[in-house]
Amino acid sequence: MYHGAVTNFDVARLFGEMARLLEVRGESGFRVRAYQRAAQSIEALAEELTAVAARGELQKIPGVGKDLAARITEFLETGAIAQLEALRREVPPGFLALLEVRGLGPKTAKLLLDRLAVDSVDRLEAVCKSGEILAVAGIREKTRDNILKGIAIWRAGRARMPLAQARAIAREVVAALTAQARVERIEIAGSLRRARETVKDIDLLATATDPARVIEAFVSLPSVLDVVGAGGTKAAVHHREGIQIDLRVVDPDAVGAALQYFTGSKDHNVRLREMASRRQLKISEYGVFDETTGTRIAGATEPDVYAAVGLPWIPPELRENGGEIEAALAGTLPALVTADRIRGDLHAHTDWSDGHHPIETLIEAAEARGYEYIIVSDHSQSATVARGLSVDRLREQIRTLRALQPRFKIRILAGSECDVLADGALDFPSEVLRELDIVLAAVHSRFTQGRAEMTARIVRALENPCVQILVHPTGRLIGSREPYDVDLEAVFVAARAHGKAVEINCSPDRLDLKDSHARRAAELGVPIAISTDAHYLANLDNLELGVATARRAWIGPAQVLNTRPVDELLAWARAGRPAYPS
DNA sequence: GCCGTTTTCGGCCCGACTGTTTTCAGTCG
Repeated sequence: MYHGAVTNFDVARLFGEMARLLEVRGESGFRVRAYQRAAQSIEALAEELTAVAARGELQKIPGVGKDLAARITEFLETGAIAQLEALRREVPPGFLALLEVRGLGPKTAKLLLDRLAVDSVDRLEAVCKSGEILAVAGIREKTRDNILKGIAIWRAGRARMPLAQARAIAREVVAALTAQARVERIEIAGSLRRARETVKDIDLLATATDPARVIEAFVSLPSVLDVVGAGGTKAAVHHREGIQIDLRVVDPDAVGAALQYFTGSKDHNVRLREMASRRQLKISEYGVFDETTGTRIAGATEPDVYAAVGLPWIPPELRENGGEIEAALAGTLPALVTADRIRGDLHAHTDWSDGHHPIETLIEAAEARGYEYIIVSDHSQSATVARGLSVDRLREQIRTLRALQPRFKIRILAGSECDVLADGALDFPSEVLRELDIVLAAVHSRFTQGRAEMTARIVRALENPCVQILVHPTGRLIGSREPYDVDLEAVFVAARAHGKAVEINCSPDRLDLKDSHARRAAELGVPIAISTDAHYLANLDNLELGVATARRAWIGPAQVLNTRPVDELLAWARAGRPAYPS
């Protein structure tokens, strides 16, 4: 049987596979798109499919109609989809991996399967190298070389790049292009602008009087490994850090339309085009046009493009076809949190445990950022690898913090990132925890507990009156560790019931909670702490990643714990905690 | 396969680049 926590992901993946199989089979592209669209909308779903199914509301999911709802039900009940099993039998196992090779699409892959029995990437490479592939109609040397390149990239790494790394690369390239070419304006678009947690490639958009010169400068950058393609207005390259970068140069009159177009998401844009079409308008990357007269009515700015179809401007982080179009139509788009609303960091380490700076250095850095408060939250005694503090060391640290306070304007709060033990008990006794201003609860051990056990463990920690914030609630490490198996819905419900907050941890490899989970928590009324978990001073800059995640989760400033002034924060913390019995 | 301010049938987003072609299909975003 399947874990509830991964069911949405499983169904999305299986629908995606069905889409590819149908495409190889030569089915209607619209049918293929229907599966893809449903897959994406299920993956973005904040709630678990089992819960939606229990309410009989599967068909309320965008892109899910009668047939796909039946497939989901079938999967939930039996753990399999018969139609998918049948489709799989039509092609050799491993064949679908061919479609992951850039430059090779479903048509050619099927052709190669039929003609040369190409059923794997290895076999594909073999027929390319032997030259057999040249016997297939429509494939000459260039196509073969292109496929070989695609295979090399496929092998080099299929993983998507984390947001933080891609963002850094994009900013570097933008700076280099600005310095070297006469670029009027250059913008980051694509999934990077939408702040997805990982990205497949980097999309850049520039305006310039001499596009050819910008393209030339771009493909000549020292960080460029090789050029995928280059024309008069667009080029694509492989960056040495292992990601593709696409650049488009557009006319200044059309930069708004182009930015809108290349920011995506694809599904968001499809919705927009459909709306335009109903108004006898046509949207392309060149502008908004009257379908009958061909007159151009918008394009210079993004807000103009949205206005042309009767919508207010929609923040990029929301453009996932996750309800933002409906909200925009209804005038209920949320005012999203911004980094400048954050008044303090709620999670940071010092060299008392596994941080790398003395307390004073951390405090000075936080004060220099203009924060109103900073929590020092080192590890607790069980976290031996992180040199967790003993009860005595913790008390010594609290005394140290109190003694330091008069020297600083920033409010110094004493905290602890306290381990949640295997049974849900906390790693320090309550009488010690009560001496702290804020207590963070964290799971750092026994990740392999079963779903019921892990859920009960975390819920018990949330029931503890000494705890205020559950940090990195799923324990995942992007690209290296799966989240532990936990019923997050039950965790959020418990957090709300007991007046606790949950964290969006800003560490680039965590981003935990992730966007869809944070959206659900906030929807349930659970306050969200956006905190860096800084171990180095530079980590304080990771705040923007957490803010971006919160924005993707539709979160406004009022839902964020650390937009509150310090007195309000402390009053909230004390409210859930009964006074220490005498 | 989905979906509805013209619709329960007949639509479904749009364009650039590449390689292979004498006019276009495949792939990608």
